[in-house]
Amino acid sequence: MAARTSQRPVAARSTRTGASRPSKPRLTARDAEQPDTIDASQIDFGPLSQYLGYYLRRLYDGYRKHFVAQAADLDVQPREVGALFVIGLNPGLTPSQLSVALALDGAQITAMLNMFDSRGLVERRVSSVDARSRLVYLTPAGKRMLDKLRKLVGGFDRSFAGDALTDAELGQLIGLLAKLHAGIGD
Amino acid sequence: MAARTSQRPVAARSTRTGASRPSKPRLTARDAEQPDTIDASQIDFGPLSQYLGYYLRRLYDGYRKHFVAQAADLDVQPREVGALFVIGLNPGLTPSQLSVALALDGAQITAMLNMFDSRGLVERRVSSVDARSRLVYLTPAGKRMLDKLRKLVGGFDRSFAGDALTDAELGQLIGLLAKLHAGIGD
DNA sequence: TATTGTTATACTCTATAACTATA
DNA sequence: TATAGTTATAGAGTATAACAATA
Repeated sequence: MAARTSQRPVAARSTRTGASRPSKPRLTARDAEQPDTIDASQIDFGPLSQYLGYYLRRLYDGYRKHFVAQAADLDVQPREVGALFVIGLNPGLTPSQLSVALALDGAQITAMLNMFDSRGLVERRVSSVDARSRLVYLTPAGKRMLDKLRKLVGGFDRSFAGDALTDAELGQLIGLLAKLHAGIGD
Repeated sequence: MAARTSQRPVAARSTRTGASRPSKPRLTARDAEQPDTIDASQIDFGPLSQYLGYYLRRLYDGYRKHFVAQAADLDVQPREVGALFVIGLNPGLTPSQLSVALALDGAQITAMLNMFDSRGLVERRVSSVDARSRLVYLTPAGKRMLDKLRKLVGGFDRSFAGDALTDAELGQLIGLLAKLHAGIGD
């Protein structure tokens, strides 16, 4: 029942994993009608190649991989770099301030701080003015880590962009991204 | 044992979740020495505000949320849009070609196709020239979905950018991102 | 033996709700 | 009662290895 028009209730797709029992591929004998060979290098992306989101996803993905590969010996993820910079530059800030600054929710901040803590990179002290608050500081080891990251990350954009963009273009790109970031609520 | 210099073996961090038992926050009485109040609006981001990766992460994150909010009734994730566009524009391509085109590995492609299949959006036929291959097509329902997405996505970048960027700047940004994407291996 | 597609598994990331301790 | 931080859990995203069918 329910002809295969767009009748399907939209809320019916509760869980997206699992992707229950795909219907068996048809064993049609009439395959000869289609090109059957599409050169992977000449795939039509249509309007996709005009969309901001498409490039943001692809490029962030590539950037992350590039970063993780180069920072393998430090065992640090990209977003953790941001966290260590912010903590280092703003000693004594609270987890909730970190949460706002990095646009990560409290639970994620706690998990990240626990991980930093277990590695001896940060320290949390209880605030003297509000015992609910914690003040976050880099330990000496955390400062050394931040120094290493500063060096690593210094020429990173340049090496990621390779010869795809000139210095001027890269600067222009970062400027536009910064302007967009600043101009939207995020 | 093992003074807290950088002696810690780097490979020791096998699992990153769990973040085993954080050391209890110190109950120091000398908290009065620090500012203790950092206005969340005046956090120092230092060089972070110069890094490509920082903006790519923040902006892609915002873009994804914006998209999911607006496309809630279609129940589609951003990357699934790309997949449906590519399948629609290249009927009869194989999962491995899709994998190259979208930079997702085979397992992810299969999972996505299973999900599309269970929703009646795509169909997989076995190739007549190589029985290992599958040829992927949009069903009529898949084509209707693609039409809806085309409409939704048409003005999407513009609405995401809001008044943060002019049309010219947005075009310039997409141009630079496309150039960067094309110029690196990704 | 190599390749296509698939399944299984695990780790990371993200989001939500519930709990604690303080206020 | 409200807030800061934490814990627990589950859903998505990503990566890897192993497997079946076919070449």
